[in-house]
Amino acid sequence: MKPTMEKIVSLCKRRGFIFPGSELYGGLASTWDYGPLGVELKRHVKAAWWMSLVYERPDIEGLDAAILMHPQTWQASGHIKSFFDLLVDCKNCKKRFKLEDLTEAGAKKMEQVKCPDCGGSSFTQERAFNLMFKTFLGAVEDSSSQVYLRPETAQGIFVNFSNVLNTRHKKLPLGIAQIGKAFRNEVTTGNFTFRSREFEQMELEYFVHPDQAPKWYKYWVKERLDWYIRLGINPKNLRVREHKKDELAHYAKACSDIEYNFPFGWSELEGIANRADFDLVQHAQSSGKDLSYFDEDSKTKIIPYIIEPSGGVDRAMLAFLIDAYREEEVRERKRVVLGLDKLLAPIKIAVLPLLKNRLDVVRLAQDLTQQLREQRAGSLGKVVYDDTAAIGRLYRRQDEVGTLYCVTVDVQSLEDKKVTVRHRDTMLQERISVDKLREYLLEKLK
RNA sequence: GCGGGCGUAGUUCAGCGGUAGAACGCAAGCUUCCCAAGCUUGAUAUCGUGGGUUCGAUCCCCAUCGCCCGCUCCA
Repeated sequence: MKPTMEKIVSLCKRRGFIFPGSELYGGLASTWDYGPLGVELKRHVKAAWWMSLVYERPDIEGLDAAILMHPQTWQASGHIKSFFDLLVDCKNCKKRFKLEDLTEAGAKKMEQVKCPDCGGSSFTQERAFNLMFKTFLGAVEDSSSQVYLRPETAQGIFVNFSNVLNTRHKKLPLGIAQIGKAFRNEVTTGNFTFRSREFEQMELEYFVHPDQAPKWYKYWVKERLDWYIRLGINPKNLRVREHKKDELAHYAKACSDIEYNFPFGWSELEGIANRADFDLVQHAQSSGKDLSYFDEDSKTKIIPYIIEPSGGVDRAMLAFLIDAYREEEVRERKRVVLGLDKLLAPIKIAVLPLLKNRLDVVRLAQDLTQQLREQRAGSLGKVVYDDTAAIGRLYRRQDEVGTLYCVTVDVQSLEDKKVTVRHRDTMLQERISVDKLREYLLEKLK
């Protein structure tokens, strides 16, 4: 059963996953701050992505390009054109239209245009909508140094294609992966972190021989879908939706969205696009540099095609959160559990004393916590300690944030140097020797 | 940006033209060897912000900011 967004938002605030941005000053529209647990979860999402692409494969390299790019980039990419629109609203039915769509469709002059939706003829004054954030390079606000915050991370990869090809891989197919922030002045934001103006993307640009583009396109759609499933999303809540011709972005030849069944409906997590040679051709023309690749098999120069799986980090994290949320009945009481995958859980280990009024037990638990923290190799992540409530409540708290293992120290532990390890999902317990605890946990978390 | 709804403790909400309460949560203590146990005590809200009306505003009016739902756009 799916939780409501309200429950998720509330849990995020209450437990330190996500806070409203600039809350102290009344908030700043659709900005969100990731709290102590949120930042762990988000880092784990990114790490899982990076691991599955950059570390586990021979054909993909990583990159971290600058957010600020040469203004010509956006001219070449088509963003200056496609991210800038003059929009008008129909005063009758309140629908919004691009000015160019209305004037193309009918009369030359605005006075003669009828609303395609309701037939009304009264429109608001046109307004300029620029989806790209402008800023200035250098302290002097002069238009000659105006730059944009990147609206997508992809362009940083395209302009570095030759650099990576020359310094690392020399053969196609070559993938370049990047995780980073992007900024868009969206007309409408909302649904919690689902759509905001500052967001983080995980983008892979996969450069292939043009003949093989359709094959790789299909491959990546399936591969990316599997990734979400491997990390615990219920396949029933995932679907692939192929874009129709008329909804394709200006750069795409084909595009499929991986959608998740959010509480607010099916919405996009990630798009896999066949960008063809659009980007490299554009940048080659714009820069005057040769961005072709010499294909040894055919002994000819080709412009590689690009298959682009582009995912939203914030969206993926939100989907993982929602999909992991469940409420259970345990002894006629409610138990909230975040059943996050072990790769994703923000906290993997919590150490708890069974009794907080036994100083010797408390001390042993604290010492054990610190020991685990200092044994860095094969990281257990952030190990937390809590002794501020009765054991039942401590377990519930950890369940609610998805902590995988609770290590409980009791009076017996003082004697036999063994502790109880309790698993989040099964609630089953095992007695483990303190000496073997770290190995035991690392084995479990593998 | 437009239309509609809404902003009251950490959370979810109640309330009233005479400056606020509940539940859960949180904190301290006692108790309890293992799943939100019990008892005691306690803290926390300039009622989103700024103006106006009024003898007096959390409540009425205006503006603004923010959230949610549509239009639109997309990772």
